Amino acid sequence: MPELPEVETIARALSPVLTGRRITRAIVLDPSVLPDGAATFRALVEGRAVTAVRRRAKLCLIDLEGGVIVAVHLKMTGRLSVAETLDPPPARARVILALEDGDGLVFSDLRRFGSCRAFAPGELDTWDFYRSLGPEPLAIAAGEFTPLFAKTSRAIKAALLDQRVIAGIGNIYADEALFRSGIRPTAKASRLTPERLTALHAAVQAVLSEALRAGGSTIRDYRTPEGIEGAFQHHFNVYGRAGEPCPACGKKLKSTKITARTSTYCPGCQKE
DNA sequence: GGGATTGTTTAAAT
DNA sequence: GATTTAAACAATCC
Repeated sequence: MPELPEVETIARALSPVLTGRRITRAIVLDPSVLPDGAATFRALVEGRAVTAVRRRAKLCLIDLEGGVIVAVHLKMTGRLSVAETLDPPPARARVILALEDGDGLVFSDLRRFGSCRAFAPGELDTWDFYRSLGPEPLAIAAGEFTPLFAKTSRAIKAALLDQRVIAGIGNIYADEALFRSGIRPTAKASRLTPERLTALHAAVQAVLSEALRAGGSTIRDYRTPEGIEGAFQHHFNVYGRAGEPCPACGKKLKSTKITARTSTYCPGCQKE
């Protein structure tokens, strides 16, 4: 369930490993993760060297020479890793970018919800989904954050999860940030005072930074490219803890559904 | 074996 | 028409 901290951890780990190395060919083991088709993908990536690896929202972006960009979305169970032996291919590998020295960048995905797309120079910005992404939560000041929620009647939790409003936040960090700022996930976004939204901004940045320092959160599938688990799951206050006592006040944590997402909160600490 | 799990797209409703 | 919600989807685990 990689969200911003997990994808950022992956991109930071891959960048020094991949930058400067050339992709000799793309081995497509399962074309279903290539929505534009295997032939298109192959034609764009083969023969090009990696110039950078970075993150935008929950996408891992691999820049190739000549301006080609590979965008990987890991969705629930996708992983990126570098393998030294490609024969046999690693388990659940879907696409392998073979590098000139024999290593391979492996995109594996147990449930196959994830996808890889390659974009010709300049075309990433023509992708509707990419263009619709909201600002990066760690890059904006409180003054830019609060207006995002000023004129929407939706629950604040739904707005936080909407990638067009703000990018990179998923269920874990939305619940944790709302707990830290004392806001009930069902609270109507537009009714929150600027003070409470400022507190939410601080909580979002704090929880994302702390998770980043911990290498992300591993619920089940997430691993860094080195294959190690994140550690931030040990610091959850509310996520996945319904029925347990609130770490702050001891009241029993409750959960409810907001836009088909489980939201866990403390009925004592978090107010509408 | 039904429900839970994810983020995104698309359809429907308000 | 715009905003918001619901359903669908991918596949697997418990």
